[in-house]
Amino acid sequence: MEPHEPDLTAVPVTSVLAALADDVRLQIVRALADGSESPCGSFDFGVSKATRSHHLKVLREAGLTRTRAAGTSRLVRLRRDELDQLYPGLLDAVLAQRPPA
Amino acid sequence: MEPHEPDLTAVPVTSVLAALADDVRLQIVRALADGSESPCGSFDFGVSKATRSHHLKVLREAGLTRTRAAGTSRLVRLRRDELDQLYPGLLDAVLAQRPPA
DNA sequence: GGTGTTGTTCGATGATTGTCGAACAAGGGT
DNA sequence: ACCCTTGTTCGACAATCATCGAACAACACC
Repeated sequence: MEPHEPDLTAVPVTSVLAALADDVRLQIVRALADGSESPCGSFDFGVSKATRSHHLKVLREAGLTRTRAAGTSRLVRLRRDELDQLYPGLLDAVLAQRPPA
Repeated sequence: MEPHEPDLTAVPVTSVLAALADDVRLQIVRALADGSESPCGSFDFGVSKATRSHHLKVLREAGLTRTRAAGTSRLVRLRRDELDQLYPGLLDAVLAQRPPA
């Protein structure tokens, strides 16, 4: 099954923003902000794996992440280059705000 | 009635993003991007005035706009300085993307 | 082949949200 | 005082969404 990763320019801005406007998804994006490639299972933020899978799908279909299969795992990474090119400053601005200590 | 304009630092990032993640609200923000101060009624984007009032409330409570009374009108303006300081690049990134011609 | 691990998909459910018309409130003008 | 303009608030309604457990699929390993 093709992972359905859209061309970022074809995704409406509102969809990108909506994808980022969720606490769980924002934590996932933060975890990927260093450019690392992580398996889905590594994003354990207190939700079930069904919910996690749902959030990863939202991020992927909003053009924020790419996913590739690796054995039984799927490795997720942030499409930072494309995002920074199309929306310069957006990711930095969003990621800069750390959760209150 | 106090217009309930929160301290921007007290608003969660997700709320700011959620406020921007709507087409009507994004059009309002675009209309205010030049720093102008406009009455609520000037934002005629094909929704009823009840809906428009609702969207303006969402923007205000997300810390994106300020409102002041002026006669029977209410003038709305973007809190651009504060936004640019707390989320540098965010507004620019979002506003740069013009709807595809 | 069987078992375990890793994710996805499928309803279902409760909460949130965008939308509207109608009613209401506050001002300005005549 | 009356009316008109401008906005807000109040239900109500439909749609979307975040969440879950259970079932399913793909792969690795013994």
